[in-house]
Amino acid sequence: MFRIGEFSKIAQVPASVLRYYDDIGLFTPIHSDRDTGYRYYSVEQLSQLNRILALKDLGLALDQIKRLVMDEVSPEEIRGMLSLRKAQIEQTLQVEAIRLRAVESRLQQLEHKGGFQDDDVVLKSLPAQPFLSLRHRCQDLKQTFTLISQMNAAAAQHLTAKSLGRFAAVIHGEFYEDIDWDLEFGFYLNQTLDLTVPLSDRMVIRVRELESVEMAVTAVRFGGPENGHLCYSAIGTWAEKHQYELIGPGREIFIVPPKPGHEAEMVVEIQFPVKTFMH
Amino acid sequence: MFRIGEFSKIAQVPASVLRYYDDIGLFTPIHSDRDTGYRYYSVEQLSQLNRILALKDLGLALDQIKRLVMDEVSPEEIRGMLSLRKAQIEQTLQVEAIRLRAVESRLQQLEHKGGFQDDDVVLKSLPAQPFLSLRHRCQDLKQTFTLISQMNAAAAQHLTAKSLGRFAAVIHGEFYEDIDWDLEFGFYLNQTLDLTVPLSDRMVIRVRELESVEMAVTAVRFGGPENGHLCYSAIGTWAEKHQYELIGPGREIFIVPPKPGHEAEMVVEIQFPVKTFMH
DNA sequence: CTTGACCTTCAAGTAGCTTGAAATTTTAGA
DNA sequence: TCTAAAATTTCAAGCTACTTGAAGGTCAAG
Repeated sequence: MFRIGEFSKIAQVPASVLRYYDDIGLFTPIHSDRDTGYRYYSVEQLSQLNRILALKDLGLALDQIKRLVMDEVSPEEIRGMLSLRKAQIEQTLQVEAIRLRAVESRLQQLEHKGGFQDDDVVLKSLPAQPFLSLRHRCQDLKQTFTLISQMNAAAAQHLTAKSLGRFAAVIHGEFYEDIDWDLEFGFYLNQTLDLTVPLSDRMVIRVRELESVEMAVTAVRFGGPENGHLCYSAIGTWAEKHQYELIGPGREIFIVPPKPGHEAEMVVEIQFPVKTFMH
Repeated sequence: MFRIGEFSKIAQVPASVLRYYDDIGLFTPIHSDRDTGYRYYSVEQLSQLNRILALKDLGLALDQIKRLVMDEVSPEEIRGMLSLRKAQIEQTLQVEAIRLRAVESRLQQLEHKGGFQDDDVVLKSLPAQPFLSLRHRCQDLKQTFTLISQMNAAAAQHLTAKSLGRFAAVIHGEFYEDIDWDLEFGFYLNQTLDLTVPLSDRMVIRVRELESVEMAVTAVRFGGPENGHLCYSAIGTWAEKHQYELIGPGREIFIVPPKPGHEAEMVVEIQFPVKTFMH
């Protein structure tokens, strides 16, 4: 029989941890003196503790370990736990590998230019969204802004402000095209609803579900699309440096929508779906 | 200007997080209403927040980020932070990779045998230790036990019980030798001290520093060395399965030392230095 | 019997949030 | 203008796996 100090030295586990394990009922001493409260451990308990430590090494949580060593747990359940844990570890490995690349690229950037750059480019995931939209080929900027005004008017007529979310655009064409864009404009909706609004004889606004995106590179642009090339190139550069591959179509979310005559004050978040680049 | 709810939607950050960042002074709204306490954020703050999120993505702690974005931090210091972070990530990657192998091997074990095994084998690191010891070739068990008794007597004479730690042996020969072991017996010491104790004309006990070991596979054996083969083979099997390479010499720590006539009740922790196997 | 090592319990702190309660403010609709 | 709903506020507690410290009791050696 050992007192806690000696047992902790043998097992290489701090006494405070042994006390904690006792508190949570994971590993209790073989004997506790009623009067003094002193804990006494036996050598046989070493292997019990070792079993616990081995499971902890796998990264299992203490309450899981408790179930494993205290209760009778079926092999299927154990396999379930371990498979889950395996998936988690693989996930962690991926995330950390990406993180490492990011840190390395920052360090390199620091070597070359001595300061921070491209901090405004951020990776996000985008949920699926009901989207009240119209797809149309636009020839020039003015026509585009007119269309946006029309849609605003039509939406205000047919829907309460309540259900209307943010205004957004999906850029279906390749983004290096300079004119004749294939654009889809519309409003994010707060609820799904079935609705079609005719705008003209050939253009109809309808609801569809905008797909969710697992990973998207995003950046914020201040001002109209004429400032946009900077922003797009920032995204492209970032993606290349961090080894992501752009897999369009990109989106623009209007955070401050353009008002006629004040288009320069608009603010847009540009979002570009990506996947990790496999070489 | 946005209220917290809308800003949180734009930035894809929960409002609770924005409040928390405000609390800790990492990211405060551009304006807080004196009367109502309402927080108001501007679009320009989006990029400030994005900068913070980018740094968080690198895995930096919030107080580090705070320093980076609030204070003027020199590029050298930034480099220091990032290098440190890089090392940490690399460490994590290693640990998680090992963990993954361990979980996989458990799963495999489960497939083959349907239950848990070898839980009593544990990986530890061993600190350096002052060691009062004698190295000697032992021909058989009886001679060995006699030597141990002699050393106990000699130690009791020359040292207080206070400074004497656990009794231990280092196995210098290859561990598959069946006889004529090259053994080093001695006591762990609680302080370093300079001391030599003559035991006979050719045998002298002296203090030396027992090296620290980064990783050692350990197991507990109950009973004398005649039970030992089981234990050693458990360690060997474990190491092979988990892809570690044994890099002797092994050690035996006497947790319950052998008493003359009761050698079967002894308890020993076997420790074997290892390194990760490079194929 | 004293001294110092060892042990006890209890409380608080760690990081980065989340959840919930109770109170207030704003907004939409009638 | 009034009311109900939605949004926001602050404050407190909870999460994991411990660590640290205070105040006080226990044990062994000299």
